[in-house]
Amino acid sequence: MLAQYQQQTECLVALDSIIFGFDGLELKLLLVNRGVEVDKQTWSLMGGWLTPTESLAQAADRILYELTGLRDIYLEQLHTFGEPLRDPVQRTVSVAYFALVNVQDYEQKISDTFHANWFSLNELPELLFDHRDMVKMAIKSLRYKASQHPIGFELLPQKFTIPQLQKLYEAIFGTTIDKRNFSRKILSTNLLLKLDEKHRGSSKKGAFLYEVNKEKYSQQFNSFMNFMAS
Amino acid sequence: MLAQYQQQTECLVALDSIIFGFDGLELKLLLVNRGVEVDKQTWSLMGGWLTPTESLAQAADRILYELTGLRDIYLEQLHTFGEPLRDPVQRTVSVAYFALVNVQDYEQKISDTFHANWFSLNELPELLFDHRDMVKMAIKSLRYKASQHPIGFELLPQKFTIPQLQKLYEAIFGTTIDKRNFSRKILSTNLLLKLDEKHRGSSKKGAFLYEVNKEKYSQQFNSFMNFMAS
DNA sequence: CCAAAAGTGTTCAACATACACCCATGA
DNA sequence: TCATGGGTGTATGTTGAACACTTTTGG
Repeated sequence: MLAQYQQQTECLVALDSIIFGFDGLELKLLLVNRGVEVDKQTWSLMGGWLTPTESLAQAADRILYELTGLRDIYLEQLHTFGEPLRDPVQRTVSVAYFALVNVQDYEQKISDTFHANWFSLNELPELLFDHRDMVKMAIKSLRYKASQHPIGFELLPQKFTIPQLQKLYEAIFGTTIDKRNFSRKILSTNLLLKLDEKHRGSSKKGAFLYEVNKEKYSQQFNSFMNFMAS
Repeated sequence: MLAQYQQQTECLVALDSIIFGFDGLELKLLLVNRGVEVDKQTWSLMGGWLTPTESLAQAADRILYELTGLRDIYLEQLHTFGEPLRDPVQRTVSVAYFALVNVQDYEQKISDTFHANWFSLNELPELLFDHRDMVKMAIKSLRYKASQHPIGFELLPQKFTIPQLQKLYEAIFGTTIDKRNFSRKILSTNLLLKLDEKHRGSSKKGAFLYEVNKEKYSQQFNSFMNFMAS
């Protein structure tokens, strides 16, 4: 070990993932109650420690999988939090990631197998450490991104209706949107494929179902979400 | 120390700052040759280690000051890099920050006192570790931000002309811009105060000097750069 | 008087917004 | 038949892009 390195203080590196979901009405946040020594009462983001051989993204993926069984979720790096006292037990730097998932796809699995639960954004319990700051930042980032690009199909079932998609956007922004303008704008992207089926249940008339044009979408999604990578 | 913490591997946390400058023609990058043991030949971003009592942003500020004498520069967090082998000597996670400064304000001081130098973005030397990836990402982020907001007055002298500002934007994007559209757009922000002086030297006619409307600008700048904070 | 850079206005297309009516159906 | 949510079109203002000529002045 070289001298310059030896003198340095090491510290723990954690990863915390903010997982957003949508149940058709509200934006939800996935939290775990791990009953760890630190604080048995408060809930926590999907967090864990970096191990010696994995990258940050790999660690975030692994931790999310261990805590919830969720796999192959696209996690995006949000921000790194490093206030000296953010973790009162030991100096820890935490790299926060965030992702969008479809609540329906995972609800059962998560609640049955793990101590994880979906919480409405308006009714969050007390959160560990600075996790509330992380959530705040993630919401801002989500809104910002959603305002610029058609992000957010991940939050819906594979087949969904335009009114459902509109409700999602309204939940993200906490506003109402004119349905004529919304459908025109979203359809003008040509990212949606209209199906022949209708979804009944939310109305008597029923609403046409759509699917995402996967190739086009992932192209655009990547070029936006990763505008800094590559 | 609690059991859950004890088992965890610690690792070094570094900070690396990407400092952009502009000399009137080209975008420049500030690099140091610290002649450290790791590699005496290659140049490096403004990097150093996190110490136990400081936050990430404080550490980035301190390191920049120690290496260049620059103070009170607004550093924005860019991304955290943590590939297991990015630093071959020891596992290190690096939090990258970036900033814009005006080359003229600092050129002397930096070169005289420190082993730091400005490099044209097109003629970068070999860089330490994954610093080139960091620079690439910072450029993308800079372009993205500049495309959305009037960022970048930091890169110019306090008094500057519209043509100078245009050259800066052209350097950031590597394109040419129509001067009529450019001046209309930039003036429509009402962020510039026209002075009665003219700057001669770049032309016989001379171009009017402008100043930034500081209050308005810092308002807008903060609400954009920190769209995730607060 | 001429070369070189500064400064300025108009037109057109694309896009965002505001707004109101008919449709299909289950109860 | 009626209440509920689904679906569509038009008019208006705003914004970004393309484009060319006149002004100033040092040499």
